[in-house]
Amino acid sequence: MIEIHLFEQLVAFADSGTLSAAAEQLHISQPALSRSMQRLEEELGVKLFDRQKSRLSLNENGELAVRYARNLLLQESSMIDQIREFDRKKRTISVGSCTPILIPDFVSLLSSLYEGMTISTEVTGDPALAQQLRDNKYQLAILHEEPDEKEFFSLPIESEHLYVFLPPVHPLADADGLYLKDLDGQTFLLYSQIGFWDGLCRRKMPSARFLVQQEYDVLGELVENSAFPSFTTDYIMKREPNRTDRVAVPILDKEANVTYYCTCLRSEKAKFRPVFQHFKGSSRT
Amino acid sequence: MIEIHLFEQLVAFADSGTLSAAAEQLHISQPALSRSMQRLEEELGVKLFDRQKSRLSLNENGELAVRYARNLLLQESSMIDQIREFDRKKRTISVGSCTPILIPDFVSLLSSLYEGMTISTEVTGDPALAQQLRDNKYQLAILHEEPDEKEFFSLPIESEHLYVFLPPVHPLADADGLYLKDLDGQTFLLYSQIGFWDGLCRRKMPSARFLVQQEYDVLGELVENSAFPSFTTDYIMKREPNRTDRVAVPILDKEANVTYYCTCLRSEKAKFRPVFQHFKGSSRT
DNA sequence: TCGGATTACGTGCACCGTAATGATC
DNA sequence: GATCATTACGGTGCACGTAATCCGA
Repeated sequence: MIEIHLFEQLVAFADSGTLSAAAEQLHISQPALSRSMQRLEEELGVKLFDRQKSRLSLNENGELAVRYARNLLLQESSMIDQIREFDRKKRTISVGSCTPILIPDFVSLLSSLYEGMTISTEVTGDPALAQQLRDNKYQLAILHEEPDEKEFFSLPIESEHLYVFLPPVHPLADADGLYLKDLDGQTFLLYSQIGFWDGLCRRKMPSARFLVQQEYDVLGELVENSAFPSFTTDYIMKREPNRTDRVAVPILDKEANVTYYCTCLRSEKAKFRPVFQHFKGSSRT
Repeated sequence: MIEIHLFEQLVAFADSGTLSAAAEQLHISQPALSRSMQRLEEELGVKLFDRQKSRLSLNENGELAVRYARNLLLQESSMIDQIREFDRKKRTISVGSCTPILIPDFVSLLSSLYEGMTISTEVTGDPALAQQLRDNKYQLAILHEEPDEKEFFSLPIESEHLYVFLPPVHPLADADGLYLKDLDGQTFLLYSQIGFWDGLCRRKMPSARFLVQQEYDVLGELVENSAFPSFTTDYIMKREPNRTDRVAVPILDKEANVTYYCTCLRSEKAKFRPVFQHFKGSSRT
């Protein structure tokens, strides 16, 4: 058994070229390093260096040992990282969502149900979101379609309907309803983190232009102070009373009227029973 | 950076089940091990154990860490072995030979030419012997055929002719020469370590039976005191005067009259120049 | 009461740093 | 003289062992 710090010092020497430089890099004295390398040779029972009195250099054995040592050090640090990561994962619930809209409520729900756990969330437009449950990237997902594979368990938790948000002067502002294709070619203000909606808009309106805004508040100001059409939903309107004079016209495409499902691996259903219980209780309303 | 002896102790604990047993196995005191495991947890920043006052056991993190640790320990010890092996190989010349007969002389030649080096030899019937030069299993080979690949360098060093060694009463004892196929079906005494000869006999005499003897001296006694035919060669007869009344009948198959080649990788020709020089000098005789 | 884990405490020595020496350019 | 490695030497921190304590079967 040879302690790993000897190999670390060997690698430092290989990187630096001289004992003194390596010692400095390692924050130890030169004699200490010199003795360490002697000890390493002794414990291996193999000469690792050519000693030319005032110049120390690796011989063939040493070169080989350095290659192995680099590998071993990598191995160890990756091992440590993985153990820590494994532990961390047990203390966090990662949620992947196709929409940003439910995140705040969902996080506060999880926080209250799983005290002490860290909740980490990501919004993604990736249609393979369900697969990432299987890969353990997420433990919970919010999807806009119910996955049909038997390994998943899911429950509808909310629905949302898309509206185009038009200035009153807009030619289409007094329509009762519109299809996205009717809006193709126009220029829209859009929030950047909108998950699957982004793909939907670009697919249905291939000729439209989108002014994408990272900051939600800035987007609000732009909506207030410009004539570009934008989007909103019933869910948003319920929470944020409309401060503008814009008109919300419902979008009629069926893909724009979605039900969200809370999904997990069936094997983890028990762990998340409280979550599903919550939505079962509230879904009657 | 976590020292490897902590992982070693962790594995010992996993193997033993209790700290006291593990401490005994490791030849340290129980308190020392207890503190080591606390230190390991601290350095990892991860709890590895369930502590039930009087019983310590691995938790999920601990189980994972043990799996990784076993791997790391294996890695390290294999690394150390390989470095030592690499060093040893530089101090030894390994010779693979298709025949045992030249080994003693060849070894003493190498010993005198390469003072301080260890000479290791193996006799094999493997027809891929030349390939094992390429794989660095051997640095020198004695072959009964000259390899045609350009990467090898070889020099003829000796020739040998096979004789069947018959009791005078044997029906074929007064033949001037015999082919192996004429002997098929009979039962022979055979030495076990005869390299390529073994394959030759079995190929040419598929119906013959062979009484294989591990000990060379025992074989000699059996030859003296039994009527089973055996084999000898001119090379052997030159060195060991025949102490029996057996008759040596030459074998006429061309494969049974061989020239031996000393072979090495062309890239190592320089290293073995003294060897080839020796045989060039002596081949005129 | 015994076996096992942890805590307390004193100690030794392994390893460190400083200083000196040797060697090479 | 400057740089670099090794040897000498004295000091100290850290990990060890012994002993004590706590806890559970």
